[in-house]
Amino acid sequence: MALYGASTEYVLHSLLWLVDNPEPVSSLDLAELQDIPAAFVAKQLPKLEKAGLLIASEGLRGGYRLANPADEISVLAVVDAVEGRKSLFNCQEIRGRCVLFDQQPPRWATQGVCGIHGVMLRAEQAMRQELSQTSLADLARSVRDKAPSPFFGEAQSWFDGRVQTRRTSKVRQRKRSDVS
Amino acid sequence: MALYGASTEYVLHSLLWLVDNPEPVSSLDLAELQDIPAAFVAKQLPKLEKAGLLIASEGLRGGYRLANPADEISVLAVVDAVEGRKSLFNCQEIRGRCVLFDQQPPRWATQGVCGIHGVMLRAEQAMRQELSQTSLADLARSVRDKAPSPFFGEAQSWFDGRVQTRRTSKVRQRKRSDVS
DNA sequence: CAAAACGCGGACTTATAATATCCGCGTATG
DNA sequence: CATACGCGGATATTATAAGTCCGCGTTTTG
Repeated sequence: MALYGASTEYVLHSLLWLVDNPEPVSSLDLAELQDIPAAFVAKQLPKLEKAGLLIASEGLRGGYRLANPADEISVLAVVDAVEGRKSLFNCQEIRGRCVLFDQQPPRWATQGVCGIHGVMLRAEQAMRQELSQTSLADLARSVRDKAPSPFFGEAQSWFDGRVQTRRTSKVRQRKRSDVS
Repeated sequence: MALYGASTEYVLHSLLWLVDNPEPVSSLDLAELQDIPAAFVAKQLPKLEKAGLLIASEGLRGGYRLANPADEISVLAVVDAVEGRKSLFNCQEIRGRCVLFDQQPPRWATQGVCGIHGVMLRAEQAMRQELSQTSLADLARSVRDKAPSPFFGEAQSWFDGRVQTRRTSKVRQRKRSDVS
């Protein structure tokens, strides 16, 4: 239905919380703060680490932080890391199937890029060009310009209090305590 | 996997055969000529008629022809007619879900267009701009410049002979003759 | 006028991808 | 050594795309 789906949306929103935040933030914190599916987000972030956009710290108090300054991370880089460089169009080389060629399409018919594929490639290029011109810093700025000052303090407090409140969260695993 | 799928590809290739062809061509002819699924193509073309890009003639010897000169039909118009104005991205308004808002996001958080949605909209606009700049005539020209002259005659002959050869085609319906 | 060849559109099936969850492992912290 | 992480494989659940089938009305043609 759309080229870029919920994975990308979740990830982009999550990354905005990491801008200018030197402390690692866990995927669970990011998910619960934004009320998005935790297990799903946790599955997306390793892709960003492999792409070199995030740095992960393991173990207790671990989490993610940006690998580079936010103004050096383009939306295009994020999208490609999450969705895997999706193309606008998959050419199936219909031009060579014409029955007049009888299974043996001549060279003139299949050489170069298919005209239909060509216009799609140009459109894709225009799209990627636009995505490459916006950075996480740009996005974060547009959000912060709207928010009132007290909000950032509240957000910081929420992160600080996480280690305690997680204990009472709805998402709880039962190691070997589930027996009546 | 891609924003535009096989429907669009089949349709665009089919339309190229209608450029400068005043005689109506049936969907079955278009499908068999290009070796693409006939029932599927037959399902796409009515969309183009409703969009005003094609004119259909019913009954025996019926078929489709372009409603306008090929240089007035953009690839964008075709794609929108077939796929229904797909967007690059579906914003789910994640920004309003932040738990700090406690179910009641303040106005500053949800007013205007979401920054992430915004960059996607700009990219989509750039893509559509590019698709709108290419017409069916442009595509047809790039194909014809490659093909040798005799090819067009062969194609014309194939269409002319269709009414007879269809009789022996593999795709044959059995009205009430299927009894052992 | 009846058969044939069309377009039309709904119902249906299948294939594939997107979304989401679960579980066990290794690792760092305190 | 218990806890809270990241990691990754396996699995379930939808949703969408791709493809098929069938019955109806329309138009030509013999």
